[in-house]
Amino acid sequence: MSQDLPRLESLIGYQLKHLQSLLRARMEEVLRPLELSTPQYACLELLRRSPGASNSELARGAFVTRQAMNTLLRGLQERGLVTRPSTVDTGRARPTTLTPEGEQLLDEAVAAVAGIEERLVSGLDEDAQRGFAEAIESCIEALQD
Amino acid sequence: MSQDLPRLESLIGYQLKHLQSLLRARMEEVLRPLELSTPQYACLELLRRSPGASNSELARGAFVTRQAMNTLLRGLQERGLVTRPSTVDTGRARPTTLTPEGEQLLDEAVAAVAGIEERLVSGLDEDAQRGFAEAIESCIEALQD
DNA sequence: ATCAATATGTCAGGTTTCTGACATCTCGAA
DNA sequence: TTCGAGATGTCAGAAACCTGACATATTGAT
Repeated sequence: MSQDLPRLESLIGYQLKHLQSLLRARMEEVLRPLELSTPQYACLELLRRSPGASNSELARGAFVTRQAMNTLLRGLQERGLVTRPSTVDTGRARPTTLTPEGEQLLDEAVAAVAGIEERLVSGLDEDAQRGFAEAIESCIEALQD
Repeated sequence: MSQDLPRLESLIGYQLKHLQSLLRARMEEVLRPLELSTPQYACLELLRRSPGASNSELARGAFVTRQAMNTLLRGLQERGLVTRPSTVDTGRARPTTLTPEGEQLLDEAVAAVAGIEERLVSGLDEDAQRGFAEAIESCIEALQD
């Protein structure tokens, strides 16, 4: 029997979860005054980069289900932050777009969140940051499919 | 106006979320046959390393609220995987312990999950793995408090 | 010794997200 | 052309998790 258990803090998966938990908490702190949740913020960011994205595309980009993104989008729509045509000429996908209000709120959110990502990597020099990003990329690749 | 948006894939926070999402999915795949969720698995792992841990301690270790851990523990208790004394001599904390059945199931879970963590870092050599772990540690430190 | 601050367990209610299911639409192969 | 596979939007129900609240117990400062 191998009774030598590695310390929990040395397990990559555990530390990854720890870091994600902290990052989420910090983001929610600064987004709360704007009445935005982390997934909502992610959705707005996705929309600025991909105007006219469909519900399913946004769901994939935010790593949630279509159903979750659907309810999330309704909330943003009721607040006038995004718009979706009620009917569409072809297909089922309804392209979503940021409204001016949505863009403005996103700008505020970006400003609020900027400091966090900066703080996140504040202990790493430029080389280490690049190595970190490459390592994450490699892990994503390895777990795909 | 700075209209130069960095690619989403180059944002550390976004990639971190992506990786966490993939890791979670892979773990749930292999834990489903054992009828264990990822938080339940984490709870069992914590208990093996810290026998007699309280509900609150387990909650902190699994990065969920006390309330969530409480209901989670009840499920494990009903399945006979952990035990908690109904009364305790001092304090309110009820120390939780793995039952033999719990230990056995945990062994199976560890075996099932082992391959995933291995696969996760399969694209990194030993130096890169160490650097990766150190980078995560640094980021955790930077976001604390 | 006392009392405020802190930690713990737990109940209640609400929000978010998920799984399952179904109808609709596009597209490519037979 | 036709039809089956895949993608999309959406509804309904369930599961997981969170916030708020309260009682209880420990601890440390006064």
